[in-house]
Amino acid sequence: MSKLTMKEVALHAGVALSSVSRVLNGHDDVSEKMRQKVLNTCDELGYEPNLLASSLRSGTTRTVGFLISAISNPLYGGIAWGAERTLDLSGYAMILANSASDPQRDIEMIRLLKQRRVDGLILTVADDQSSDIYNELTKIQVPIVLIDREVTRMPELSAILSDHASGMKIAVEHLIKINHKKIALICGPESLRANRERLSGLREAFNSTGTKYDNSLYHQVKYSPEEGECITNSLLERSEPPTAIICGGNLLLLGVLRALKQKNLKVGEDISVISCDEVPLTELHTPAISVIARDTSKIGESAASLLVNQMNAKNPTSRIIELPTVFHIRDSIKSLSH
Amino acid sequence: MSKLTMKEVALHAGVALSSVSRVLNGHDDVSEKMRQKVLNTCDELGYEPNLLASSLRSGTTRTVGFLISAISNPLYGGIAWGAERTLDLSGYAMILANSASDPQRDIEMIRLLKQRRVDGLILTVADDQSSDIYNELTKIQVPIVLIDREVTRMPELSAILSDHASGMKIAVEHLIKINHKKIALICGPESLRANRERLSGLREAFNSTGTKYDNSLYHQVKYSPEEGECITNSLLERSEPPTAIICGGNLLLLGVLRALKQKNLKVGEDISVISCDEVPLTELHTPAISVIARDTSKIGESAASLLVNQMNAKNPTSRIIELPTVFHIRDSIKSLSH
DNA sequence: TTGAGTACTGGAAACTTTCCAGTAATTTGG
DNA sequence: CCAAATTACTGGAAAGTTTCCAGTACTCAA
Repeated sequence: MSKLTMKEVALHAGVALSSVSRVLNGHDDVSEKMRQKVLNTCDELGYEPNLLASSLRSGTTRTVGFLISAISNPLYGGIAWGAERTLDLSGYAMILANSASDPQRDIEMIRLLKQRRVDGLILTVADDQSSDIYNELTKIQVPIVLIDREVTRMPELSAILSDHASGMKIAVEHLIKINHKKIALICGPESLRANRERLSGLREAFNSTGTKYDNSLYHQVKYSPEEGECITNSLLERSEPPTAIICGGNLLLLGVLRALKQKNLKVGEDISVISCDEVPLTELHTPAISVIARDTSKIGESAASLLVNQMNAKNPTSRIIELPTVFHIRDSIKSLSH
Repeated sequence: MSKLTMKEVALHAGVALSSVSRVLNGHDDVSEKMRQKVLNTCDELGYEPNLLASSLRSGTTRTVGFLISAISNPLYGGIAWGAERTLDLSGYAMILANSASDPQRDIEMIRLLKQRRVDGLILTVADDQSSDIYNELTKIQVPIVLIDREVTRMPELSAILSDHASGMKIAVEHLIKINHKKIALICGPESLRANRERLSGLREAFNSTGTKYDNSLYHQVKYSPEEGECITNSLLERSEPPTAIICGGNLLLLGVLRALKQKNLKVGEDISVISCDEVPLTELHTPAISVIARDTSKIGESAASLLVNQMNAKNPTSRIIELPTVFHIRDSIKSLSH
């Protein structure tokens, strides 16, 4: 470990600490002679600055907090990847915190990140309607970018959103066009924007085609394979089971597929299935699952670069960016005869 | 932002800074009176310690660097999850760095984490045979735990390993027992321990059953769906194509399945498939893919708790822990008639 | 020659931990 | 009972870097 400090460098070079600091930080009121002298001495001694001391004085850590609700979900993995890459290019490191979909842990983690003096936050909170989260966020002094969340009481927060509604509308319109009427929608909790948007996209599709949606086919459950399986079973036991199931997330999809497999229902023949978000499973399932997809690493990149902009700006202005979703039609959908 | 410092607290309480520090850090040579006085003043003023200043003085950041080769891979997501959870319980935060499977980036990232004064490192380097990595690691002063890697020139490094060889041996023995002879093995680069172990497991199985392995059926390629697809195609074009394919990783599996699907070969009927590492796809594929599995979050947990132990120990002694792999037989395997 | 202005440099404060030194109180030995 | 020694606690200072402020030396004009 180098016990070599700026003081030593200053001593060797015969100048003041402050001058060494100015040279190393590229301040402009430094004479060329001084610059050379200091740089040479640094090279000679092999000086490496102490980032901690630097952070303490400057108040910036060049670190960003990334709070995610489930890192093991490949969806978030892709987002984290995009964000990490972009942050790294701007010289920021990423502290990863995981709330495990627990709003209480969200708050704890935000506090922890604040304590660690991050320069900015990228958040995918577990519940964007919680007033506790709101209270916590108003206390934060650094730029924040939400991913696919909108804290309704803080509409001024920056965010990267996905246009779930459009993708859902197109998907449902397609189903309606090929004569599906009983379309089940299994979503995660409405305390998350994505699910509110998906429901409204579905409603829009029904409205635009002039048909009425049977609300008993819409269910919101917790994000988990088990809940997905359970609700699918109950849907299939109805006297008039749905002809198509749309599920709002890759964890739910696992449950839906398990339930269908167990009941020996063939996807794309006995029942149509659409899922949200591309994962390896969707494409390679037999038959391939239709999805309402989005570019996860792009989401991460956008969030990171928006945040970097705000951290560098004197007077950061918030922005909300909406990225598209795309509907991929695959063999999991079957046309119904009239 | 609190401009409230320990100095203020000391002033208000009428004691010295050092006494405040001692109370807050729970040192034992503090009188009960002093303790109460300081704690009351802290409560009263709402003092929150500056973690940066604390880190600067104490030299510990209560931060761990986690270097991973592909965060978007669900395998590593699970490991990261387990590690993050365990570290959090011990009061450590995790800085995530991603090398994107690039050995050069590995080195840069290790340097970056060192600069940020992490108290320990969990590493899944892209190439555990690289001498550059070796050079970098010998310079590190903090405890290191490798995940599924062994830097052969530093056998004293701690590591959490998976017993790939045993799982592979059992899987191959099973295939041989049901009369498979032409068993292809598609692995990632031999510069990673996992792949070396898998190959040796396969060899062991052939040796133990007294049969000879046709080495032309073993291929090492880069971890990617494309490479998996390409090599599968070339295997299928042989005059005597393999009756079973074992693939060493979930990315390769995507390519293998794509190639088979394209050639209209039915998994579990026309050809048997075994993969390494459980992902949603393996279980829900039709037919379900047999896997040599391991508990990813357990791996992360073990790595984290081993590292925490070493960071807390006065004289850390390195340990190597090997965790088991389990072979799950599913419908992707077909018995051959003699 | 003086004054103003410019261009640069030096010094000190900031925040917390830890070591060392110091002080008061208590115990021990004579 | 007094001196000495030990104990139990408290205060002060240094550590590493950035930034503000003050200072110095130089240039140029009046």
